[in-house]
Amino acid sequence: MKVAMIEDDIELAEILAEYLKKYGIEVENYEDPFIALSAMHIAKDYDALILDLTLPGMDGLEILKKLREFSDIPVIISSARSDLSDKVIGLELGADDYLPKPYDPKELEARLKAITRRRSKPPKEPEFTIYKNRREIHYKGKPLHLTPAEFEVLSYLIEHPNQPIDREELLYTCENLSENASEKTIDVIISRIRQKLKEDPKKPHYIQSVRGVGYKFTP
Amino acid sequence: MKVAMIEDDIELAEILAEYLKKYGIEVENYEDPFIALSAMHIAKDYDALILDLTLPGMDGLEILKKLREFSDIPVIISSARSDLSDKVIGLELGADDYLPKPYDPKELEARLKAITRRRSKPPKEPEFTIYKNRREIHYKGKPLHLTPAEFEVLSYLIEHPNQPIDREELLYTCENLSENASEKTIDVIISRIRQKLKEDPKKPHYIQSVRGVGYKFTP
DNA sequence: AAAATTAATCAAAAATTAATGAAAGGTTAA
DNA sequence: TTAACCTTTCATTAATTTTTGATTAATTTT
Repeated sequence: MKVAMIEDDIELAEILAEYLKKYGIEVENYEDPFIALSAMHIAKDYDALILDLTLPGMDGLEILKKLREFSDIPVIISSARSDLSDKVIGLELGADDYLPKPYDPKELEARLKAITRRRSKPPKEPEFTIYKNRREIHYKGKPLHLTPAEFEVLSYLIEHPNQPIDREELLYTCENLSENASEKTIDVIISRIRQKLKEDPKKPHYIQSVRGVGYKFTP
Repeated sequence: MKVAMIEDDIELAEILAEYLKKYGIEVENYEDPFIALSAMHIAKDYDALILDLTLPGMDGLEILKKLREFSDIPVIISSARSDLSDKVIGLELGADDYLPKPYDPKELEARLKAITRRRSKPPKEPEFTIYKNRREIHYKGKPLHLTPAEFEVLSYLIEHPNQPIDREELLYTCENLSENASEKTIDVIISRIRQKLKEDPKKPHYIQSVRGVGYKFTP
């Protein structure tokens, strides 16, 4: 297991790293939260992040907020402030646990294990909901801001899951696409939907391209 | 302040009730969670709910889940299990705070106050009130000076919130609009309503245009 | 490994749709 | 009837969306 840590107290960081290493947990500490953030952007193989709230110069909660814009990695907040509101806000922003300082490294280890165990479960709710009458599609509870053509294309794909739909079919089905438009049009629209879903085009999760045919939606 | 409590330890419940009473907090305990649930259905004047997780026969988290189907009353979970996952799940399901047992009644009081204070932030008053008989619509307490057609259009939109209404529908519904008038008429009327609401047409708050369809009212 | 095919994406043109001012045509009430 | 007000159309501008074309990247076939 590989874990990132944002902690400005280098001494503490080293003690923890030492300790967790014995239990097969590899810790990489970042003193500078911004460097940490960009590292999280690139290296996507951390299993969790331990975040110190009482950072100098920047609010740890801000870091968390920024992080959540692109990642849903498990986060354990650790803090000397045992302030209630921080705790609640932290959890609201998407932290997974809260650990008041000072704490026993053993405690941290237990929580790390607990969290990654929980993560491995598939706690799945319907991620996409189509509101036909509202012309809206909600993704993870939030509405996507789709243009009419995007809405129609995505709806059609979602309604035919796991089935590759060819471009021609989409051109004919979608009212907002002209039937004699080039099939490249579809590619562009798919690209934009993926952007709005924040999909990684190299390894898209929901909209797969089916070479020679078109696209398919995999829930 | 009036608070509901679901707690099977009657003695503890009574101690708490006694204590909180001194601070002007009236507590009503329900031993049976199901009776509590139906009470919450009927009496909607509780300011918060204190929920014991370690209930016999039923999981407190289930109660919370059921409760959340019809109410968003603030909930404080209290539990002897200081189990991590319960805490996280509880907060995910929409609890507002978590209080491990045993605790000082004072602590409970503080959290109750904190939560109801936080909750009281969005004091949602209906910003629009339609007086059908007077043919008036009040916005933030003040009457808008609307023409008959404007009144009908805005009323219809308000009465179908979050639903895009197409121009044709508005033409047919509104008595003061001729059915064979051009659909552009609607645009003009919307424009004037927005002006009277002092909406920023670039980013309207209440009347959104839904491209290709019409307009929708978002409260 | 090179060639050929297909896909992703950017930027920009073309097309569509919306916002709004101005004014014509109606309606209503004094 | 006139005046005041309202609805409707028209014209123009602005904004957004669809479509295309070009470029680069990825994948498959040769």
